[in-house]
Amino acid sequence: MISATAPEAQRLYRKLQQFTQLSEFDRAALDEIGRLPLLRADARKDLIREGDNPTVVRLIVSGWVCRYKTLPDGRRQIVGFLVPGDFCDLNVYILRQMDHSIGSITPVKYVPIPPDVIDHLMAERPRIAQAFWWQELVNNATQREWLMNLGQRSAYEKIANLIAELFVRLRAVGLTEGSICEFPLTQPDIAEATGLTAVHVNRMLRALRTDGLIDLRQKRLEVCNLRALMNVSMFNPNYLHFEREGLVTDADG
Amino acid sequence: MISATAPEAQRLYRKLQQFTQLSEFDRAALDEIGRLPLLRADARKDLIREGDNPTVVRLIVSGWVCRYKTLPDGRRQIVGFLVPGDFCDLNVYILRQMDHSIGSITPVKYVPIPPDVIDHLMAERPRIAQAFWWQELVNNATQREWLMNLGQRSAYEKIANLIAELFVRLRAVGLTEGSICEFPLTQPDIAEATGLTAVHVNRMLRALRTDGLIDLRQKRLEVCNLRALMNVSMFNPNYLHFEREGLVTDADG
DNA sequence: CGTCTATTTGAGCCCCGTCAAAGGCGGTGG
DNA sequence: CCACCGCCTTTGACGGGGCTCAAATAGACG
Repeated sequence: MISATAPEAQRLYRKLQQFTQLSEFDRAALDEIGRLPLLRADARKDLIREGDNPTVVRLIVSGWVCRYKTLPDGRRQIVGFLVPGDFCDLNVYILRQMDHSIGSITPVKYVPIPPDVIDHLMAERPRIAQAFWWQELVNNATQREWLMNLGQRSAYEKIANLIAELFVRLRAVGLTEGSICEFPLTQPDIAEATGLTAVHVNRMLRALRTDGLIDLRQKRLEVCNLRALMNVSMFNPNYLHFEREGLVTDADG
Repeated sequence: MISATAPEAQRLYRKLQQFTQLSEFDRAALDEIGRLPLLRADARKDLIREGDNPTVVRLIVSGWVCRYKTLPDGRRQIVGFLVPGDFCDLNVYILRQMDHSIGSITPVKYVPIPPDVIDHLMAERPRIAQAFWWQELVNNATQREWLMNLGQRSAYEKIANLIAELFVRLRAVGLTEGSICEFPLTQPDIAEATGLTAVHVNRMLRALRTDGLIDLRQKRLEVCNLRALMNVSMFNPNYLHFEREGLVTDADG
């Protein structure tokens, strides 16, 4: 039970709790995952590559990971970030091969979960099944919001919106302290996620800083004015579907 | 059985067959959906709006539909197109409210399917359940490819890629004749899907025409050179996961 | 036949990309 | 402990792809 009581292992429980009320039985069932062996990966390594055949579901326990796609000429697009408590491709073993890659940003710890464990959980614990579905659908909704970000917002708004989203998501899993959190993305990372160049990302970050919205340096983010950050980027957290407790709309957690 | 033998009602069966081998029992089970009453909607109407509470799964039988999101200042982003055989939000009733809207492009016919019918099908017919999952995951993968499109490709490539995707998807459900298909999107529609302006879409379509790749007018698309269209836009159909029959890579169906 | 929207084209400009270079910072090996 | 190296950060100058504004034409629809 050591791992189950560690803050890292509670992350998943806390995250699923945001959507649905889980029983003690559900919690005990989830602890099974906490007892599975942890794996580690260095920073800037691929966990799985486009074309590979996925065999396990990965639960991120610590560290940051991204999904990305590449074009034949080398252009890269980051299509999503995964933070502790997120699953890599909850049900991707239905498809035979990956259409994108998953790479680490920082060193990561993760639990590789055999498909039958997921199947068993989903069959036996309907509320957990529902919560897993919720994760998948939120992931989906997040991608739609990113499409809006890339298609309609200005560079300044794109970056503000990305930072607002990540801050709110981190806060939801207990990885913020007041207005501060670790933020390991480099400017080239932000560029690949927003479809901008690293040079322009740098200029926009400076603008966000001088506008008093954020302070980002040395992998440490301070959101000086979350309300304003959400306003300028027209960040509407409805797509994260934190519907049970309203953690998000109380903007100064 | 009239509706089940109509070409429209066979679309779903044909589409699911692309992924998995369905039995006669599966087919009979799917026919239940074909016997449900059809609904119609005019062109340019919303089927459901952001904030609404979804109560049914809709199967598009004929016509084109899009998902879109709007910003408070009125900017719109189309985040996906649905063609006959596609489901609107197969499992969206897990979430309490829509984070995006769904609107018709053309007049549409669709089957509103009560959640319990879906649940029953997925519980009783595992291959159908798997095929439904596949739909959802392909939808997901398509959104990732769109992110790549918006973030990394030039305007010319964006439009070429969108057209290539739609042509291949239409061909997969039998809605092309040789290199020709109906294509009801207006230039403003394409603009909202690619994050460009309608004016610039017009210029790029002209370029695609003079380059001999496509001929698009009067809602009728001819793909004069599919191979070249796929090449210039770096279209890789792997994300559509037509893995059973290889319908796509045989480029001249 | 009138109205509304879509299509098409031109002129000019601006946001963001490109190219370039300097400085900072962490990691690594001698 | 320091020197070196690679990557990240930062800034400037300049150029271009796509946007804005504008207007004319063509279809679609009632």
